[in-house]
Amino acid sequence: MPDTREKLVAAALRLFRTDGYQATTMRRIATEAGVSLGNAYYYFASKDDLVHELYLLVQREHRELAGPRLRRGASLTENLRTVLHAGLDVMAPYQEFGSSFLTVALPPSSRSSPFSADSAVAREQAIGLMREVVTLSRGRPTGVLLERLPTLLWLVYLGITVHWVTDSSPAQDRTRRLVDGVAPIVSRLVGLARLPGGRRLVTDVARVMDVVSAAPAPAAEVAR
Amino acid sequence: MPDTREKLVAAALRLFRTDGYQATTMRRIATEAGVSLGNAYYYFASKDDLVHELYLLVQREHRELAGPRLRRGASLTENLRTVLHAGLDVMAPYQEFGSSFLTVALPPSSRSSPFSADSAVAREQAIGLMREVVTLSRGRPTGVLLERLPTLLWLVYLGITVHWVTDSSPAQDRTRRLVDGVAPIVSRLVGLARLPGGRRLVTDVARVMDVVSAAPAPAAEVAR
DNA sequence: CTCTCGGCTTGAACACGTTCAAGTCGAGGG
DNA sequence: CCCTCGACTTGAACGTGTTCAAGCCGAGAG
Repeated sequence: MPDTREKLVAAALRLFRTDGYQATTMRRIATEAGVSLGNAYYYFASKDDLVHELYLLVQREHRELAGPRLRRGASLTENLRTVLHAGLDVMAPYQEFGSSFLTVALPPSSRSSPFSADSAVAREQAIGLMREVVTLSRGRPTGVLLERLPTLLWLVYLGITVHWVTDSSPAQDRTRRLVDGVAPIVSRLVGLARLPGGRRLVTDVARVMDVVSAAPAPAAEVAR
Repeated sequence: MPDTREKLVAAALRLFRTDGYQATTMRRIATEAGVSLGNAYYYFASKDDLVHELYLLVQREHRELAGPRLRRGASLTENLRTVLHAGLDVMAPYQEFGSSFLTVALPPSSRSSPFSADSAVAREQAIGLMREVVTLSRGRPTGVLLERLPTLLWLVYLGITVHWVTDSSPAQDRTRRLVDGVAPIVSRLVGLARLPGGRRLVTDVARVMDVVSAAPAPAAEVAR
């Protein structure tokens, strides 16, 4: 017999998938889990807290789907394309729901924010997947770029996700084509970094990234 | 004596600025405007519709603040830096509120979405501001890049905005430093485009941009 | 066995965004 | 003068996310 908490998560994820974010009310989640409304709030501080569970699930599925698809020795273009398309595959069931998804994931006060402390583990794993992309591909870069590229690719993935959320084209075709276009561009940029002018560029990018990823909100200064 | 609609907008913007998004209820907006709750919904379909007015105001103020600050013959780095900082200056009063801001602006169903048809005019004006940045700066690019660069800079601005929203550092210092770092990088990338290898890059980028900015959602297929 | 204690559970209650049937009121036609 | 029409206005009502005082109940102490 499952834990109350687990029953709630199961009910929430199922309803999110089938009915979307808005139509899934806390009352329905509680009912389907066989507990009272108030009880749901004993385990989850908010509805967004339940969305955080979905965030973790999607991330895990992304790794599981993309990992085996990567090819050692393939071009960076190809492996990056693979990873990004896998991400879209995993998120596809949540596209209708997805509009409200970033809504939930973006604010710094949100536990689901990709930059929040609560997401630190998930973020590390996502960047780890990108590190796989880099190290498996041929012509891997060296030095500082090798170290920074995984995080850069993760930022690209975030950008693609933002586009996906706002993409109203059928089956999100525009985002698919965006991925096909972006992958070779990123590759070419990495190639450009080898040139003498590129060296300087790389160090500048590295410096900026230090600024951005500096200590992401030490503790709980929860905005009201 | 002002129009009812104008009174509502004035009350909403004032409350948004002073109390933030959550604390500004439709009831308070209506009361402060001296009308009934239901009446507010005669002029605005939703609370987010009122936020759209704020979006337009911020955009207008951005142009008014940044325009005079631009210097003809300055480097692209300098003018881009100027424009981005001006954007942050204008948005500063709404940072606490800003978390819920993208929440409102991002979904494709939202009128405030930067990609929505309703924002087409505002978007054109924002890109126009970036065009000023490009044409005023020395060493302006040529050909396809001259044509695409304004939109690219606008996308950079959007990225900065996303970072700003999630930035919990005091006075959003991290985002300020991000701007200082990104401006020279963009400049250097534009310079790189002159090289033989860069030509190819530019055409690829142009192709991707065609995909992304293809007909942004013809009409009303409002997601429920 | 009885009594406490604390983790867990409950449903009523609150304020919110939004909807809607009903009302007001002034302009214009008969 | 009366009547109609339609733009505008109203407040009650609905379902929502969230809070909270109160209750349940099993384990352990006496």
